[in-house]
Amino acid sequence: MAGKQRVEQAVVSVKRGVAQAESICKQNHARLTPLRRRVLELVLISRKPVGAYKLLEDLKHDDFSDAPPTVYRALEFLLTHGLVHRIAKSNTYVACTHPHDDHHGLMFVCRECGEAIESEEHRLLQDIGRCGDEHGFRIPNQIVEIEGICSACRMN
Amino acid sequence: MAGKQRVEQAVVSVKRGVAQAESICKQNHARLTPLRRRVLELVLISRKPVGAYKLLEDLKHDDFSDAPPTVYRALEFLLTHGLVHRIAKSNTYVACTHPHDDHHGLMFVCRECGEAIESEEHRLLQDIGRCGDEHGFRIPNQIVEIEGICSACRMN
DNA sequence: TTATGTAACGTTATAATATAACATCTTCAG
DNA sequence: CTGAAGATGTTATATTATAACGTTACATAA
Ligand SMILES: [Zn+2]
Ligand SMILES: [Zn+2]
Ligand SMILES: [Zn+2]
Ligand SMILES: [Zn+2]
Repeated sequence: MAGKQRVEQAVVSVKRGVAQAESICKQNHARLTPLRRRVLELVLISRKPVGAYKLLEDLKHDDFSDAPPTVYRALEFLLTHGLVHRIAKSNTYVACTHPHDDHHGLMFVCRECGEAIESEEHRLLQDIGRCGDEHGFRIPNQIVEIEGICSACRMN
Repeated sequence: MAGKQRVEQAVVSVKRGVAQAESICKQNHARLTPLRRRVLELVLISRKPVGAYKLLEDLKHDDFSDAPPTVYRALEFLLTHGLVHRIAKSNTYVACTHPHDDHHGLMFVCRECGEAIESEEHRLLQDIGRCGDEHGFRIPNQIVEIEGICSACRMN
């Protein structure tokens, strides 16, 4: 059954995401504590960018504090280490799909359903960097948010 | 004196911005009411992107209601007609520097001082559009927010 | 001109997102 | 062990934005 396979794939990708995070945190001498790991799992499990208070809801069912700082501190850690990205236009958080140093590119975000797809685009980001230079701006590597409409939503 | 000249230039640019807005609203059969005009002026006067509640503070000194919907409704109007842009990363609003139909490009935003510079970049935005196509995303014209550090702040 | 519908605005309340501040507990180097 | 730094718990509050409903101003047509 297709549903079961999708769930299994999801489980695998969550496992892989956590494993990558373990590795990165080790490199950075940072501690992926149970809380931080759990928040990362919840973000990985979510198929779309997810809000902080939604994550907090889920944390309640585990044994963590359900006060806002709990989730915001974990998210700050994950953001710092490049394990998740924040989508500013929707105040949501999404797991990074290629968590390694210095990665940069585009994040396409569907304005209808919220789906987000991350794409490394070195050439394009270089062009943006040059364009910034012309205005005296130094542009660090980053994930640039692009609003659009995904194919699924265009069908409707 | 340099200061006086700068102020005079600012006054001129506010006048020009309002004049452009008048023209655009006329074309669109939209009403640039005193409130909306005043909010636009306040955004134009501000040398940097400005928050909604800061605008609301300023509106108090005129004769308008000081409740949040006042400023948010005016901002929504101005956004709809392309007269201001919202900076998602800082929840601020800035006057558009080339308010005309279908314009698209980049908005460089300094992470230190908040300064924002808008730059039309048709070629670059076309490239982004093509990149979106490859992922099934349709990318409408828009101002893409880029985080950076301005030259002034790099001196510090 | 007055009637009438719509747009704009006033007002009150509340939602949604995020952080400050301080106490307690855990980890780890020395 | 012990002290310092890091992580979490807890309470309170800041910041940004919208819902809902009533009133006023404006356009347009009978
Ligand atoms: Zn990423
Ligand atoms: Zn979609
Ligand atoms: Zn613009
Ligand atoms: Zn700056």
